[in-house]
Amino acid sequence: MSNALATGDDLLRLLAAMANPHRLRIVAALSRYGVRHVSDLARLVGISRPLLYLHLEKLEQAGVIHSHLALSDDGKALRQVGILPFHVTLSPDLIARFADTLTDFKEKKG
Amino acid sequence: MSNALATGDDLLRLLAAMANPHRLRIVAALSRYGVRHVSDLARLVGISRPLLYLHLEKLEQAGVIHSHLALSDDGKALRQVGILPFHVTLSPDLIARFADTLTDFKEKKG
DNA sequence: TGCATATGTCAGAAATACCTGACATATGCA
DNA sequence: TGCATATGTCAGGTATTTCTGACATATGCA
Repeated sequence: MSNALATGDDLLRLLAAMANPHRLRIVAALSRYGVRHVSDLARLVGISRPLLYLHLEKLEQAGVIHSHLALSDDGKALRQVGILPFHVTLSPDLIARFADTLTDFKEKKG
Repeated sequence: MSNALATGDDLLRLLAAMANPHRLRIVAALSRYGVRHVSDLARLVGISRPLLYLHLEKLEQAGVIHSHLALSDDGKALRQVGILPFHVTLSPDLIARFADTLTDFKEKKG
């Protein structure tokens, strides 16, 4: 593994964040083209903004991306989003090591 | 990566198979204790058999486990299930390389 | 002022995923 | 024969996730 995965819940959150075609495309796009603002990214990936927001939220909670507001040259507020590099070697062994610290119990929000 | 992941859909299927606490525990249990038959595994992981079947189906479709019927010493039919070792290094780069071969389009069953 | 661009949030619908309880069948053993 | 163990499948319900359309607000520019 690598990226500060402390508990089984962290691993699960990462896996769940990745288990969706739109989110894989979002990560792929950011990986290839670097930082992009929300509307730009929505066009790049081909989905609506509201939907993109939903997916960005999950990616952010999993620690896969990061975002912040910034002013563009022409004075518009842009939410810039970029990747937070990660590197996890998925294997039965890794999973065995993290399974014990799996909380479960349906408690979502934080 | 490693395990014969050919397309983005394969990657997505693997990630989706892992994105569930029960399934992580199933993989962990099989990784630790080796081959187990269904009823045994259900007790080990602490879930009902019908539910276990559902999860095993997803794991099998993702190529993470394998199973077959075998006779026990006392003549009972047992479905033995075991892990098919895998080893995938998840990273933005890997995802960028697989994102193009993502089918999506809601077509499930095979 | 009117149009284009951007952010951010909702309610409610549609689609999936997840789970339980019940049922049917088969073997070994007391 | 009756009990325990095992496999395998279903209908039906609940819970989550995913997605759309509408709204409100702000800036720059013609």
